[in-house]
Amino acid sequence: MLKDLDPLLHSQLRLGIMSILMSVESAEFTYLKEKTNATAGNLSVQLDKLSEAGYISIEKSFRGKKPLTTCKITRTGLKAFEDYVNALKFYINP
Amino acid sequence: MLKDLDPLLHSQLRLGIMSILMSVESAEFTYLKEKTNATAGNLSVQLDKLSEAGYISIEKSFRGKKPLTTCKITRTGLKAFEDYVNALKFYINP
DNA sequence: ATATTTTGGTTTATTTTATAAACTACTTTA
DNA sequence: TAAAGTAGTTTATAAAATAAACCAAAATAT
Repeated sequence: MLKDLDPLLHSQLRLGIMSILMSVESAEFTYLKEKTNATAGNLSVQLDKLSEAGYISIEKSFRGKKPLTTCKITRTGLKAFEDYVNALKFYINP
Repeated sequence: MLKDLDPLLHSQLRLGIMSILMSVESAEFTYLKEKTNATAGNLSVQLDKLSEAGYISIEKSFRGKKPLTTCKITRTGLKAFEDYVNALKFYINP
C-alpha cells in the first residue's frame, strides 16, 4: 500500500532540482539556484548527491573566464523521478 | 512556482501517518505501526510531533488493562495536508 | 509459583541529513 | 589598486530520523 519513498528524492531541494531538470534539456547552476531559492553551498552539496546517485550529469566548463556548471537529468534519474511520483500518489490520493 | 513544502509533512513516516488518518476516523498506535512499518520508538516520536503541531489529536486510554493510544486528524491537520498536496503538485506535475 | 516472552508503548542515544557559514579563486568595476 | 561581484566548494553546525535501550504490565510457558 504505502511504498517507500526514495530518500534521495524525498527532499525539498533535490526534488525541486529534479522537477526543474525534468522540464528542461539542461540547466546551469545559477539558474537552478535562482529557481530553487537555495544557497550556493546547499545547492552544490545536493547536486553532488544527485550526481553520485547517477540521477543527473554535471558538466563543468567555462563561459568566457567564469566557471559554468551545467546539469542534466539522466535516464536513471528520469526513471527514479517517475517511480517516486508513482509511490507518492499512494500517499496523497484520496 | 515551487512553493515550500511543510517540513512537518515532508517526511515519509509523518506523511504516511497523516495519509492513513485522512482515510479513517481514528487509528490506534498498533494499527499505524503495522500500516507504516515504523518502529514503535520512531512512531511514538513522530506522533508527538504531529500532535504538538496540532495536526492530530492523541487520546491515551486503556483497553482492558493494556494502554491504548488513539489518533485522529484535526481540522488544522486536514488543512495542512491539503496545502501540502497542492504544493507538491507543482513539483510532480509534468 | 515463577521465569520468559509479549504487548504497548516512552526515553535517550546515535546516525544521517540539511543547512549555513566560511572560504577559494578569479573577474569586474570604481 | 582596492572593493565588490561571480561561481562555486568545503567545512561546521543544527535539525531530523532512526535505532537501541528501557519500562510496566500482562500473558504464557516451565
